[in-house]
Amino acid sequence: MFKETKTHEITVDTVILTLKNDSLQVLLVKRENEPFKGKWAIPGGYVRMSENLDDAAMRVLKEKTNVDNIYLEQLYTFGDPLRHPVARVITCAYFALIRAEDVNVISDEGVQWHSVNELPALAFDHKEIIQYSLKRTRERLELCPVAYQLLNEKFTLTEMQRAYELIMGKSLDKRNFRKKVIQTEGLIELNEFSKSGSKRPARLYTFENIRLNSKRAHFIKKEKKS
Amino acid sequence: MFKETKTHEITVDTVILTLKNDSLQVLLVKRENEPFKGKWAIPGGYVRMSENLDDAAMRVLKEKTNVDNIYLEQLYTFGDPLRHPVARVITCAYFALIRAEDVNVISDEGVQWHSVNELPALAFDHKEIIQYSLKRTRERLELCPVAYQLLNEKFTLTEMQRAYELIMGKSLDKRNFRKKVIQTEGLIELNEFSKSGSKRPARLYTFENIRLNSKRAHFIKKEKKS
DNA sequence: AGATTTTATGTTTAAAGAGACAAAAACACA
DNA sequence: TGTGTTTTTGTCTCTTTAAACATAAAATCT
Repeated sequence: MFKETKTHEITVDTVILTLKNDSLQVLLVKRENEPFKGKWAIPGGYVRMSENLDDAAMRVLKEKTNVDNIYLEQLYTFGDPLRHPVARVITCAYFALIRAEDVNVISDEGVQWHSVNELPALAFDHKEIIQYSLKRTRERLELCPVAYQLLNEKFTLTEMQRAYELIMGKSLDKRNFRKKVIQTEGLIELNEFSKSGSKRPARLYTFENIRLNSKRAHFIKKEKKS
Repeated sequence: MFKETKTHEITVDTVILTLKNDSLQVLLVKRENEPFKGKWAIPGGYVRMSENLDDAAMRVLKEKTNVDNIYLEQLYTFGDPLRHPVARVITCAYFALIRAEDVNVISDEGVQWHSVNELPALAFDHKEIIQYSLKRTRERLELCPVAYQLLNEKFTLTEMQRAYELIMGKSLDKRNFRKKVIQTEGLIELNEFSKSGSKRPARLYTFENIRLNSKRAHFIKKEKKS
């Protein structure tokens, strides 16, 4: 079926997750070429000879969607010989959580956010890749407050709780959630309040370094009581 | 420096860890070809066009060391353009914990166990790969009793504790360790005792399914109290 | 028999974590 | 001013976890 002498091709694919319209959404591009022309896919492309995998992931994401300067983390490498119908293409998948407002998605019919609960038909094994990224995100969320990557610079605790609920897929007790999250290292209580326009205004919070795009922002740990 | 048109090569490399001589050891092969001829390396080789990455990892391990039929887990993909001095080779690293007695390492000067605390000069970025596998192993150990993969079919709790201590790099309280480990789901107390030949014999334990080579044997969870 | 070594075993204390639960304050709007 | 909606806050209970710690039993060796 395959010539054993032919060399493989290697791509990177990126799962970009955000919160939008009260749902967890993933950034997809419509394929313009065969195979799977017209189907949706996560942004990806070939790795160049002189760039490392992290850089390649960042570059293809920028090229396809104009999304730049975010922290991408390696997810898993998918190498089933049949995952690509034409060639032998191994892909190294990356993922990131971002604030939808932070990125300028190319205004284009071919680049759109889709709810992870209502995915269209996807090219290749991209559905599997997205599912795996969700699993990883949930595992992360149990360890540290990665949700802040999805929130605005200033956010209310209700917004943060909603982010957790959307990712974990279950509702949480308001008082217990706040009790826990308030202990998080780096969380800062502001003297500002949401101007919601209606109802009681909510206090705003922020994170230290929320603007840093820190390479390891993922790994904020809970404070150890001294 | 690189021709952008040339295709990448992709390999798999495997970190095989075991307990031997009261230390955590990794299986290395001496390279017979350039680059790094004569240096030690973790077993690896090229991925064939018709095999998936998991199969490729298993095959190269078998070819180089005669080690067969163990559960390899994908670790990370290393793709720095300079990691290979001659070509652009991206490698997908795998790792496994095994019982040294379970495998027939080819009796050969070129295939040897080395303590992870006293590694010789290693080819490529293999030192980094091994370090990363140790980090991952420790993270695993905090979640579930992966150490049983390193022990004989029947083992004493003292042996198991020693395994934990070697992996975590710290000593543990005997009573507290036993208290915790006895609650592990799948641990079976046998009516057999070690014939150590000296001192008081120790009770032997085993795990359900310890012989299964289960693909997900890693993920035994602690029993939930009902 | 006595010395030595290894196995085996339980309690207490403190700290942290999970889960359940209700009432008052701030604002918008009519 | 009154109604409605959202934010805000604390306590109690129960469970789990961590850490510290000492003595008796089973075997070997001399």
